[in-house]
Amino acid sequence: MTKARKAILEALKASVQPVTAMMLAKEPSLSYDQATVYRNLHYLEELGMAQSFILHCTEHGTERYYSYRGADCGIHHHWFHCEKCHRFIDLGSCGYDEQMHAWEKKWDFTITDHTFFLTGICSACKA
Amino acid sequence: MTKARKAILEALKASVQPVTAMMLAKEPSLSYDQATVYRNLHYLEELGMAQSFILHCTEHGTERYYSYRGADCGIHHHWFHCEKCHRFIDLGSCGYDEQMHAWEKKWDFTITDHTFFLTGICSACKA
DNA sequence: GGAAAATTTGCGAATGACTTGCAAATTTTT
DNA sequence: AAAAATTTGCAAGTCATTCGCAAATTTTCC
Ligand SMILES: [Mn+2]
Ligand SMILES: [Mn+2]
Ligand SMILES: [Zn+2]
Ligand SMILES: [Zn+2]
Repeated sequence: MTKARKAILEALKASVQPVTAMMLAKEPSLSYDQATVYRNLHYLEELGMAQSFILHCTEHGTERYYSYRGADCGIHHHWFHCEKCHRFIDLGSCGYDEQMHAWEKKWDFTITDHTFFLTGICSACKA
Repeated sequence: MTKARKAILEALKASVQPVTAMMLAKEPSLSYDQATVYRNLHYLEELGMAQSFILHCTEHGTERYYSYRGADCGIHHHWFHCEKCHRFIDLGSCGYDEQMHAWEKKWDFTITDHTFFLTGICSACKA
């Protein structure tokens, strides 16, 4: 595992919030080329150490957000995103296995992935 | 309501599957400028006559898909997308109001939107 | 350990969906 | 039907992400 790879993985692990490739690329403590960041995030996701989703927000446009998933290819999470302060709230581990199995049975398709997230205004920003 | 607007709305209504702005712009029977298509899709969504979601597929990249939502601002739907034949399967109207209300209560945030879709291989493509 | 092979990196240029400025055309208002 | 308001087409711009390629790093093999 290369130095860049390890550093990017550590940054992901350290972050409480999902982060974009750009955020990592601009992080002064990392300072790897954006192409390197993008390539390594792909790699880490393929490996199962990271998960991502694409989110569009008026202020920041359309970007892919990454979060850590552990060496044990840990739990798949879902998030709420505040459109005012742009923070994410972890909704906890995914609880849709049952529903998705039911759909697979009903339609006879095979689900390889699912995307779910919420957007709105967080408690702090309402006040 | 302008001619372009009406034509784009009709095209949306006529389509069984969610469509991208590009698909509509390239449709020979429409032949409106892409900027016009994009602008009108925004308009229709704001009006509540259309709904959209961003989906990434390896073959076609990242694009926003639109579907019709009725004059009565009809029901919000969710979809399964086949990564082989690129067809969508309508999973029916959204059944997450209850769960989302529970989350709103738990976290004290206000949900303004939610995104949910599945990707995988459809029945026909498995065979 | 050290040379050769395989992989990764940085840089700069390209891609592609989507947006925007502006003048002309259409639609709405009066 | 003229004036005011909105929308359209075109061309150029934006921005996240990707790609080609030569140099640098990491891994493999002896
Ligand atoms: Mn945001
Ligand atoms: Mn597809
Ligand atoms: Zn907030
Ligand atoms: Zn299929």
